[in-house]
Amino acid sequence: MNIEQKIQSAVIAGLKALYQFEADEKNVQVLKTKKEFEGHYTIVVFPFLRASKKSPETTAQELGEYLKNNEKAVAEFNVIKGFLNLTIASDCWTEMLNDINADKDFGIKHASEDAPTVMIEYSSPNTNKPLHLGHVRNNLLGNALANVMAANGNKVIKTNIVNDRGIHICKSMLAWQKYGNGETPASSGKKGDHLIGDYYVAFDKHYKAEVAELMEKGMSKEEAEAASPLMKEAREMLVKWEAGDPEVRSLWKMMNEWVYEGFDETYKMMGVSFDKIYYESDTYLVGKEKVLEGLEKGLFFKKEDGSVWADLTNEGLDQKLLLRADGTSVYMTQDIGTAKLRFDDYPINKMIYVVGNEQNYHFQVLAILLDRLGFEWGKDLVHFSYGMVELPEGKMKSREGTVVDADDLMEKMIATAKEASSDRLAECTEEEATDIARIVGLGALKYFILKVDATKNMTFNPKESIDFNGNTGPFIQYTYARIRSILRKAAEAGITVPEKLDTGLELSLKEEGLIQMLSEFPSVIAQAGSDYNPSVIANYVYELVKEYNQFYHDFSILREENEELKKFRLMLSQNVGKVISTGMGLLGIEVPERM
RNA sequence: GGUUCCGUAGCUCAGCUGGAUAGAGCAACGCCCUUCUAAGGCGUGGGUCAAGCGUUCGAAUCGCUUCGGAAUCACCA
Repeated sequence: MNIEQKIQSAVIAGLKALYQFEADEKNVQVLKTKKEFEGHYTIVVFPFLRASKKSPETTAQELGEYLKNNEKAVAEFNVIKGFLNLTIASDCWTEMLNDINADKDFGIKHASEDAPTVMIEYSSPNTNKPLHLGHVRNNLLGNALANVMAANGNKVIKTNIVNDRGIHICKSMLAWQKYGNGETPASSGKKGDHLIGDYYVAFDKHYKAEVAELMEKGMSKEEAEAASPLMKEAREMLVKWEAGDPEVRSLWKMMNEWVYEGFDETYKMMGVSFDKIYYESDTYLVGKEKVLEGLEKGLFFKKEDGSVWADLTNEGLDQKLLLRADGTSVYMTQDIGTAKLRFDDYPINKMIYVVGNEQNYHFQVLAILLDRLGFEWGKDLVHFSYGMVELPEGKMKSREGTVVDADDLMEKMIATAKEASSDRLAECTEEEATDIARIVGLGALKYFILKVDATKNMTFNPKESIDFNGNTGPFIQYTYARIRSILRKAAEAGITVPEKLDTGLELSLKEEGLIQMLSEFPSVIAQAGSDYNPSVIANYVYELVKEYNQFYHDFSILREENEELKKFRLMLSQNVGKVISTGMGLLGIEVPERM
């Protein structure tokens, strides 16, 4: 039980003793006292006035006296209007620090046997082009969310659905056949996903040229697009693929393999991973079956042309196509199939889809359909929806070639970090310096993206992200490195961090404030999990670091003459370091021992 | 047009289960290097929380309306 909870129960008891008022935890709010006022925690007494039938000041005064007499954690109190400010006894803070120190995985809950199974889908790339900035936000959010859910005691399965079939990959394949001269990742030295992406662009270029040519001969744009031989060929290739043509299939397999090798590299650099990967080429047929099954059961209906639809008008939505007239599947069909395979594979209690907010409607429909089809988690699946990422220069547009490639971006971040730290890293070996630059560069990127509330569209500013001041990853990492430095120096000087402190120390307000912040860490993780928002953790860690830095500035731990105080401050630093590293770890950000 | 999301300092963002005088960073200006890593710290200026109405002892926070911005409403995925 932390101090906040202790006070809450004491207040509830006090209200009963003083006014026979049966309060519960909901209407007894324990707030942090604002900085301008004296005290640690504040109780707002307005909600109790009806029961006390007294003025706010008197009620607060009476409650304060009760708490001071009956709860030993409360050392002092003061009343301002209807606000009762409580000052916590110093010993309580020391005890709290002892508790935190004794808990190796402070803030983390481990999954029990009967913990719910949560599956998180994220990344979900197409195999015709490399990952871009939008995927970066997706991957980072998905990975962080998985960590947060696990830290809240869930069994987490990270999954990825790869969109490996369809006209888009045929375009790349066709362009490679026609213009490629047998180029491979090995022969060109390009990453597989970039190579395929280049051919996708090549297809588009030639296709546009064809259309322009046909339009010059007098066709309308639509006619020209329909008549383009290249597009026709691509469609034929897709038909062959669906029919299982061995030649097309083997080309498809080879080129997809190249892409996967490329993706793997990107994922590895980004620090994300998956427990199970699904491919749409495996799931779209299952989806078809499932839809036909639903049709037989009367859940869906067939139109005259043979296409299959779901009627969602009683949900306030429209009709939704599930199978085309020619029997081929659409996006929704595939997601139904994927859901079935997943449900067969795992005992899923909750499904979280990390997908951009342009698909809000899709997931609204999917939830209804899965529910109708009898998936237990269908109705309350979570669409973890996130907004677009833009750059200071403006929106990314694939047509104008302003798409930011994920690999390029990471490389640039690392290069910038290396440049910025070249002086300081002079003593390190080349290998160490490279590793630190990687940790700092990627930390800057990850932190900047994760600190922003996921629902919002955001602007990623590379320059600002890697600043060593402000609300940035590097600032937090730097503080951590300094804490490690203190502990190293202390060890060299033969000072050990105690396992437990004696109570009775005189603590400063800042020190008490820091312990107060530390003690809130578990509830911050819980909140991030229930809100599905890792940014809560990012902003908390920053607040903690800022608080610690201000405190740190005022004294020298190692030169402190009072031995007890020295040990206390070492322990406080160590625990701040512990929480930083846990918090950043949940976000998928590494913290360096030195930088 | 229907639906969903967003609108807080010049800029980037916190705060939103209703609580005190709305916070941080950047940028601007002024201080602090015999420094446990100055990649830091302290301070100053900067606000109609888009607007209005309502609920309430109390609203940036909840509800309604309006205005801006984004997304979506495809036999694309």
